[in-house]
Amino acid sequence: MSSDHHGLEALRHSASHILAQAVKRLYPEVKLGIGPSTDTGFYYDFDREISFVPEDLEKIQEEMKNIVKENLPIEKKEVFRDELRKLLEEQGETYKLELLKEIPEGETISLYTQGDFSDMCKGPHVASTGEVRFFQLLSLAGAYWRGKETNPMLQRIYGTAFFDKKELKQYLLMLEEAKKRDHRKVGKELKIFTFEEQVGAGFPIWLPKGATLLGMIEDYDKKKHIEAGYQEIRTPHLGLVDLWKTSGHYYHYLDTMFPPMERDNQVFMVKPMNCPFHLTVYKNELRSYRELPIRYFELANVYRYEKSGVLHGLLRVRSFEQDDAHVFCTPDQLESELNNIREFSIQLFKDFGFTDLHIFVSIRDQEHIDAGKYAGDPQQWDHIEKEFISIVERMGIPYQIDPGEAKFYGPAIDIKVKDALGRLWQCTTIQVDFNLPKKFGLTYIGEDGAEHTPYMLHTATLGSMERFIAILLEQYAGNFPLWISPLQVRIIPISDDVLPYAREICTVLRKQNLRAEVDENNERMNAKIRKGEIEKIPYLLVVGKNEAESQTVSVRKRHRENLGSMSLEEIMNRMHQEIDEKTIF
RNA sequence: GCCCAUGUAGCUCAGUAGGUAGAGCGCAUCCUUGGUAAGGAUGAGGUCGACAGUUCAAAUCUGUCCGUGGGCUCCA
Repeated sequence: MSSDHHGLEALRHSASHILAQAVKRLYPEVKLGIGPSTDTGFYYDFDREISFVPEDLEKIQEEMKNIVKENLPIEKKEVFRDELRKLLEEQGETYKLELLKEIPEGETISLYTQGDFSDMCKGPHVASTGEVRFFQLLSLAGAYWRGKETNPMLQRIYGTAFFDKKELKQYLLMLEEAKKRDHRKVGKELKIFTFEEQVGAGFPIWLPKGATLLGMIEDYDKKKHIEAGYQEIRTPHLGLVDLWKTSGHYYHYLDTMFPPMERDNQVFMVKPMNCPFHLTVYKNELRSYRELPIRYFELANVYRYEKSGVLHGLLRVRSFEQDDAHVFCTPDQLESELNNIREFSIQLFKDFGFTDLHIFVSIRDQEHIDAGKYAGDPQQWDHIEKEFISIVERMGIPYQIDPGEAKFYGPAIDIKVKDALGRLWQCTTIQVDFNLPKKFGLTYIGEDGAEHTPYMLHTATLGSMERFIAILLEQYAGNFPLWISPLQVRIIPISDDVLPYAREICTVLRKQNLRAEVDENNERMNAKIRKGEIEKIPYLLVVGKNEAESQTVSVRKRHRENLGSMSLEEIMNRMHQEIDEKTIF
């Protein structure tokens, strides 16, 4: 038994066949879709009049266990097309027949059989059902047949399987842990953000704690951009519709833009992105090659009409803030600018505690070319893509190609960060654009005295603030590093007589730019400490008569760490150091 | 947008043979002034997501819409 990736794939693929077999045994009327393995497990799609319910999943899982116990050999057989067609017709497997039709003539067709069940399949599989010992069905969902919106909706059953019990258990534990630190849950508990039905789906509201957190991130992000040579600009939330027609967004993304507004014969739209505005800023003056690269930066709210079904906490919203930047440069500067941005991103994420970054290069693919997704001259595309990839090659870092993921105006580098649970989140995007500058008539005067069109780079480093905060919440489960904690320290007076002392300390801390407050509730100290821990406040300063007399504080660090008593100055120094060093704890 | 599930006090949730609602936390008031994860008592909060329909009677049944969740499709 091998536990390499390929082996795991076969194991999971076999698990999906066992799932289908179990479903067929229990519900013979069900028609089969497809059932592949995935990165994290497997699924199988079924067509059945009645919807599966969670209790069905238990029954199916039990039947799967039986099939495993029966230890049926999984046998591969090459079959003739006509023979298989006849069989599938008899069984009424219309979806399988559709697949069969698409297999080119002359290609061998294989059938995998295990006991009373056969499935047309390329494989590979494990040798017998008995090998699939550690599996778990996980969830039920709808899925379009062959992933096409216009096709019927099938019922998908998800599961996972591993070679060893420990790995399965670990995976299930990870899922549980992910649920526990779900940003929607933690964000509510810590009063970071909320959504209100009255306001509308997909419009996040930052509560005071969240606004503080957001503010810290914004300030830092802005400071770093300015250090890196960006100039901050500010642009309106609305613009004339022609702006979007010129950019082409109107034609590519009308469905995801909020509808136009008309007044006095003029049509306005709410911005779904900032690029056109930044292009106009560039155009505001005549540019020389000596000025380039020009780097504009804006913390800007944008609005996109995302379909109702895709909204998901802070990860997918209809109103969000981007740390959006655009770099205008000469073709010669492309490589160094790409490198700058990449390094900038790595640095910024490191400060927030993310060190494992993965690079993805998005280029065109035939399917999307045929669908007319990409704007501009195909030859220029070929040229840019080639250059783009060679630049990434020269960066000397591992990367993956994402075919079909290029933007309509050019190829892109996307940087994904890996979080504490090993999950990848897309954050930074760097997009090369050789289309919009032309469309907007951007030029610079070159060394030769002639007009040239600059390249444009679109980049968002943290991406969307909403999304980034969601990722931070999940990464730290709300236990933020001190420097971004909305509330950094709470003072806990033991009795009312020390309230004046507690307030005095609070004033000092606040004057030192520390986010502090006093818990003045009529509660026992124990209850206040419990509350402070639940709220995940980094530092609790307990003060009673002893502290008031000796002008000290008793310091308790988040997670039960009693650091004993120290002077106010001592704890402030300690906190300032942690803030400066962005310590993670 | 599509399939399925779901929506009861600020929060987490009970409440099935339809008969106008409960708990814990939180909140308020009072008592208590306490050394590192919950001191006690009393009390105020809900037209049971919205709107229609069935019924003598709807939180409970039906429909539509809205929100939320798991996915699919999508993500400039």
